Amino acid sequence: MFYLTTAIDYTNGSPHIGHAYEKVLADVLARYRRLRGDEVFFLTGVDQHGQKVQQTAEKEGVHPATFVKRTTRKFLNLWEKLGVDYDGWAETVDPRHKACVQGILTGLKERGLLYKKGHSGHYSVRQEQFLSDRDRGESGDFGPEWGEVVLFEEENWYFKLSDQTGWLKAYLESCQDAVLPLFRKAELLNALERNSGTDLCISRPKERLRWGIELPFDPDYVTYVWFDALINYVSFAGYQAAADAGLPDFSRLWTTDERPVHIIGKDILVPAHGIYWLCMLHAMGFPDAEMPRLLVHGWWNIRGEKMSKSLGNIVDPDELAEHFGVAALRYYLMRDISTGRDSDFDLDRLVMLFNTELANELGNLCNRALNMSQRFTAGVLGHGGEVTAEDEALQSSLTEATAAWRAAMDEFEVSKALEAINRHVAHCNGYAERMKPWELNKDPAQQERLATVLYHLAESVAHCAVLLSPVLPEAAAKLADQLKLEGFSDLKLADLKWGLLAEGHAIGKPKPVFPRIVVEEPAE
RNA sequence: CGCGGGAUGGAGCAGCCAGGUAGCUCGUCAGGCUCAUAACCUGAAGGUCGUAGGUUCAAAUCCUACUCCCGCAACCA
Repeated sequence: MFYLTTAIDYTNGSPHIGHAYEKVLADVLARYRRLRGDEVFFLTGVDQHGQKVQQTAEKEGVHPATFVKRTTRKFLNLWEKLGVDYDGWAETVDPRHKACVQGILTGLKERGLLYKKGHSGHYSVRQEQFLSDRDRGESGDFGPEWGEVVLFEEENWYFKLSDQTGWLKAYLESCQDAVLPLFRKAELLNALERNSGTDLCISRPKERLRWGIELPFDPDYVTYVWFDALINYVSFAGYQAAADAGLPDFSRLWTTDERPVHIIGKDILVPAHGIYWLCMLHAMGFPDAEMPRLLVHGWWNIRGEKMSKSLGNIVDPDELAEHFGVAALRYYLMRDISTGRDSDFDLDRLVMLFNTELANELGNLCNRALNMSQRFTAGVLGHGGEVTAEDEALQSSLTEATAAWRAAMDEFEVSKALEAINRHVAHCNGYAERMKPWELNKDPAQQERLATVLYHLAESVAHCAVLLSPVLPEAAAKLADQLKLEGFSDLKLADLKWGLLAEGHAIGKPKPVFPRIVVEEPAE
């Protein structure tokens, strides 16, 4: 079983392009693994508790539960629109999640891994948070943005993180694929070096935060983000769940032969996932061989700057899908970034990549191949005659492209995988140019050769449709439909052998699958 | 000496970990083709791979120093 998760998104606002990227990436990888024939469980969801939600709900005069229901809807709608096909949906208000969190906390408490202690410091009444020296302004004082700052003392519960960090360091150093890409692991180890002596505050008193999960052993407190949000990866996988809870069988999801993969953004590697979560799991008794792998992705920037709410440069994925189509958006998000790195979000490039690689090259290849088959051989394909060096070259181009595609997908390099498809498509377009089926058609003596050439083109498109399907499932299905490729949705990678289309196979009518995006020039 | 990333023809990137004729896409220019979504194909111009050293028969790739850009510095994917 391949168990794949994403970060759960905070339901304080609307989803932006970064949320969409992460979920589409996960969706693509999940679809790829299903295509490989693997059993897959893909979990995503939302983080609904916490102070920001409580504050925003209060501002709008609604109960937090009502508020998160509303914002959660936005995420659900977007995933449906973008074709993100998850198997499990995590909502932290779910009572089953709450039970799991409390069970884990109780267990850790019983084993002496949690303790209560007081903390005093500068506290911003307006922001409802403790301030550290980093929050001081140039002058050394806390700036006016914090409002009234008072000295304040408060008791809270702590998790003995410091007991775990020695183990974590050893684990990270010994495990090659604990964190991808590699440079992120270096960053994580450095962070660990600097902060290995402190414990983790895991609670908030109810006077400050009500909207959370109550500590099972101290009803005056709720658990703070870590022992809530992070737990979703196990709670919704059925960890310590009742048999009738309607959750998966944990022992099947969380295995050593295929460790879980958490897809996360680079901002939540340190400390949340790279330190807290791994240490939590270890404290809960998970052995090294069951530690999840962290796949850390980069950010989409706008003109080189980090996108942020204050800059007002958020790109709304819903509007983008509406305006350019889901295929163009999914393709762009997968094509124009190297997994793990940052990239600039550029609408011109979105349009360019769709128009060149999908409309002009693959879409047009399908269109011309089908059109010629319809016009020259009445829509019926035949394997034709002798196979020439050109035909062999095309077949080996396909074999190489498929192998490269697969290798790239195995390494989560979706952009490289798409590039591999494009290489074969380019080969096919060149092949068509050299074989000139439109001239073969004029010569009655060349009918067999004509059939061979047309077959090679149609068969190639069939394979490309399968390879494209994890990224663009709908468009791939359309290609398959025009080819009248039976059983397309059940095809697995192992079925990808030359001869998907049978002798005498009747193909369908061509219709552009990727209509060019026309950008109207602004009037001067 | 806080940490990490980046610097490659006009633009955007890959290559770097495991050194060996500098690659891809877009753009530009010149041809060709006509089956096709004004699509497709071929060819050309354009780079001393941020700077300065070093190691090596050989460096974009390894090492050292430096410059500039970006991000993070314990809850923004």
